[in-house]
Amino acid sequence: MPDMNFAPIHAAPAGQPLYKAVARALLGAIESGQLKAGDALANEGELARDFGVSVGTLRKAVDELVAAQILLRQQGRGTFVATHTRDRFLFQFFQVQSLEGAKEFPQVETLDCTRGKADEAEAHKLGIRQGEAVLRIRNRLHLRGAAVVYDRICLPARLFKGLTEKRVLDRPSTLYHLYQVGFGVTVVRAQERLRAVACSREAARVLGLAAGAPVLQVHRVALGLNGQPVEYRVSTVDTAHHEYVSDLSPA
Amino acid sequence: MPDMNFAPIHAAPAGQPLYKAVARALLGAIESGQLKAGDALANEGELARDFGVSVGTLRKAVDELVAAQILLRQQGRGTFVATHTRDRFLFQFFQVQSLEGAKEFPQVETLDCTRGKADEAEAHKLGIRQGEAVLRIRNRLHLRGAAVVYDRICLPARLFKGLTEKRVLDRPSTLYHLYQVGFGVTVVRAQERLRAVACSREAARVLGLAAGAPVLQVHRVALGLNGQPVEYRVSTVDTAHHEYVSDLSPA
DNA sequence: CCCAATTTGTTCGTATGTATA
DNA sequence: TTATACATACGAACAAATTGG
Repeated sequence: MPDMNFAPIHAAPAGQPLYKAVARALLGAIESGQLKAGDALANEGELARDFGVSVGTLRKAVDELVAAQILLRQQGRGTFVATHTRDRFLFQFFQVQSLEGAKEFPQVETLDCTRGKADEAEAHKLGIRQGEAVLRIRNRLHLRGAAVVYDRICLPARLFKGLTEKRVLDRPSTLYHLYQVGFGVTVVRAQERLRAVACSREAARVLGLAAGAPVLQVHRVALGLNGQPVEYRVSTVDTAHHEYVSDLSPA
Repeated sequence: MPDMNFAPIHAAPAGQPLYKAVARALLGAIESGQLKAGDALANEGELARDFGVSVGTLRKAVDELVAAQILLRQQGRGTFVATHTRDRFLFQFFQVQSLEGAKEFPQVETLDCTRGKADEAEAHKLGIRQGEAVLRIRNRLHLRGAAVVYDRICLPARLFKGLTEKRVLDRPSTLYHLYQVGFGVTVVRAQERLRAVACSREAARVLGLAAGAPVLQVHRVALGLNGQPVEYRVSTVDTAHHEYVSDLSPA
């Protein structure tokens, strides 16, 4: 654990509660890289002294980040910056299951990885200017050997300096894990918009379908810790034998 | 506010924290109808005395039910049993928006309401026996005058004794609001499974589409307070000019 | 296997701030 | 203005889980 020093928060309480200010300070340490994924935080008593708040207030701040899955607490061990493991992303961001409902991890085949300039749609979704440098990745996902999903992914190059095709192809785990450990970009949530469309010739070729067959098209904008868009992804899903699963829980 | 009496919880702490026991006691009062939607709870100090716990513990119990949208707290006013208003359901359970992203409330047209026996799929989804009595409702939803969604709804008759076609047709608000105020059935979450399919002749007729056009098919199981299925609904969505919106947030 | 140290989890009680009626 | 109710903050004590000796 890196021995960090947090400044006391006398807090300009501009209507803002103290525990929220503490939470933002912790978040800032993570965003700026002073705390990396997997790092342990100092214990609650020490953190409370550093910030100059009570243990209860410190706990309430940590509660918020735990609820957002940014921190992870384990009784008897400590508090850690969440690591985006294979399983974590499987459950949070991969919604496709077989009709029988079995959760399977997809086998990912990266087709290519190129550089380009953002078109109008990409710029709008990513909140950048049209023509800004972007990286594009195309994936084909297999479940039980069958090609089911075709992904076209677009990343703002500014956030991923030094990302090469080799690093994408050689990644040991998911893309989101690579974003986090390689570039400090942590995806915490995503907004998806779904439509049923007739399959394009390009997608039909990649998935081995007849052009015009009904397929599910998913437009995803993935958001980072600060709520900024970090990825725009268009997925085409063959739902002949699979489904997209959504849980409508209280916000 | 009904003057309720909660028994002190000496709690068989079978590993279970006190605040969870308090939360379940409150939930029980709601499920059993002692507390109805919209009712105010006694203030925190009084509730804490009734339960024989500290205010902090009582607050932590209420925190859980507030997070689940079962209770609603308002500073300076009190704590209330959540009412499923038009707006509440709009945001939690109606996911269809126009391509431009405008949130609109749909105009609902109820086509018919009949009685029958559960087929195999309905029985499985609702967790009841095949052949058990069910109610079926068919709706057509319009957005800006255009027919966009066709719903086939199936309810276990056991949970909705006394539900007549007239009550369905004359409901002042949403179906879920009718479930709650009329039958004490509160929908708190739902699980949906989505596929892109070729439009059936039946759905094509209702929505005014060409049979075979790609449409989004949504299978929803709505769950009550205790997690039991209370409704099974198959929606067919014309996504030519609309989208299904999903937010992937940390669980 | 047990013991002790460490760390988070739960519970208590109190005081003060803020929104509402 | 006053009273009420929830929101925030403090500090203390004990319980439960983990780790290492």
